Amino acid sequence: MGYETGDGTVGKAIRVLDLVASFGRPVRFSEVLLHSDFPKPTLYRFIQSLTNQNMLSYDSERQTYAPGLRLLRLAHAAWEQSSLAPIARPFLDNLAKSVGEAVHFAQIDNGQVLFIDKRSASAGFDTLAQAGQIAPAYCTGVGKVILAFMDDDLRTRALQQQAFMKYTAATHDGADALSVELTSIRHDGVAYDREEHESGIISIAAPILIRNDVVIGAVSVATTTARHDLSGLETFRPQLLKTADQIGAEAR
Amino acid sequence: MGYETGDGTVGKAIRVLDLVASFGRPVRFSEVLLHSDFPKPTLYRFIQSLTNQNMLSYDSERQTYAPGLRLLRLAHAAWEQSSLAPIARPFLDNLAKSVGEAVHFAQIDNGQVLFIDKRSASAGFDTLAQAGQIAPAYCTGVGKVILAFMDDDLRTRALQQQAFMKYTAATHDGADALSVELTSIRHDGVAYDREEHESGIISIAAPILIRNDVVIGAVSVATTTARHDLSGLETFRPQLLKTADQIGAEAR
DNA sequence: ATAACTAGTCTCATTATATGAAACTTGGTT
DNA sequence: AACCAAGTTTCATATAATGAGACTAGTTAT
Repeated sequence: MGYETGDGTVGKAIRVLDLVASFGRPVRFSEVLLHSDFPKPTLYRFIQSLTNQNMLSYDSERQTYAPGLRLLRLAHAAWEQSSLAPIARPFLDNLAKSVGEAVHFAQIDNGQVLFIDKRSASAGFDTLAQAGQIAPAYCTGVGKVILAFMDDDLRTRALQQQAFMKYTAATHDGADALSVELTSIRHDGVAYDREEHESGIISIAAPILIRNDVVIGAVSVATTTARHDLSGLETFRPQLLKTADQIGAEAR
Repeated sequence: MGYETGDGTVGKAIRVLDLVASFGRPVRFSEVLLHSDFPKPTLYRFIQSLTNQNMLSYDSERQTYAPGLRLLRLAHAAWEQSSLAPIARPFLDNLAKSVGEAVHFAQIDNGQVLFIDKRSASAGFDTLAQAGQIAPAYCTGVGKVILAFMDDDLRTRALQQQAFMKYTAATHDGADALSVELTSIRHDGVAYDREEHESGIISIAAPILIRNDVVIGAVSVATTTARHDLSGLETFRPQLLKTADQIGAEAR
């Protein structure tokens, strides 16, 4: 869902880039062709241009394409110039140090949760959310809390983008059940992830609000069921809310 | 230097993207226009398309453009699918733990050092704030060691891309002096950064080689002059070389 | 060995789309 | 109110993207 609108040649090229990236592994030309609407020579030329520009990298031995290193450089710039990430960083450091659990910071991009920064728990279980990683909005703490505090029509649009795939037994399986929870999140001020995305992983998330109560992101403290239960997360609430407030106050 | 070759509309759009990123801060349309060869409406449409695609983000309040969040997602994919980064990760973890100093892992992109992964002396994990950073090749440990072990004509081309700006008193100020050092690095097997890029920062770097002695990247241990001197770095040599070997052995 | 098939690359007439000079709108400043 | 600069739109033109099809190289089957 999302970007498939026009934007001419530029949009098409970016669509190709996204397509290659979406495989999650290096792919051959023919595989990409199979999954794209473009005729063979057209796709071929796009891939050529993108490869020349290092937006894609080509493994000549295996004849496969993968997203290129140039993207790392550009993403670094995006992170540094983002209005939020650099501001949030020191506050996340503090929060992570004081709670001793994983801390995630995310924004919404195209209806999905995009993790902008994270701190892992001291030694730690394998941490899945690196910067740049995406996750569904409807079954993560950060996602739900952002949805809850969103502007009504923005939320309606975002909800339509959700696929409501059932990751675990606890995952919401429709917009209705989710809507009910969003209302209570709005009242409560925080959202919980009750193993809805991955079993064994729970989190408590707070919105980052700027003036007029516009939500621009979310912070969460995540842990495993082995270390804490849901009521245990409750103890992180004050520090979490304080961190979210601090970030919101400094933003803009 | 680098990508200014054709590639039609796609190449032009990416050039615009790079241009915006290169400012290092959000910029207004007119500023970009000033620094680009494109006529006003052409640039305008490129920026529009890129913004629609979230490759650029637009701050409507300040009327400024910055690299967009979509790049984070793409870069995440690039990192994961890169042939080296995921392989190197556990070895870098080990090295960092055993030396207790900062560990850097870099590849060459377009004549510059591109940091793919880092471990800092104290804190835990890595964000794109660090990965994706670039530095000159001629005055960093990783850069010099990659140059030294490069194929002759590749090196010649890479050397032409160097600007030889003098960052500190120790920075090489020309290709000749550098070439001499590259020869000795090739014999020695490791390169030293003697505060050539940043005063107070020194490092020892080893090449990552795959069969046929093709260099595909470099690892370094970096520290400050307050903690160690150059001969102190020497103690890290065995572990550093072992790490580089291990990564090279697993690559491809 | 030869044929049959596939993936990848190249060609070229056609068409669509990018282009950019100029005109216009908007918002701020004198 | 007049001016100026920044940003946006228009439209005829030229350029560049397009894609059917042909070609090549590499692989498997006969």
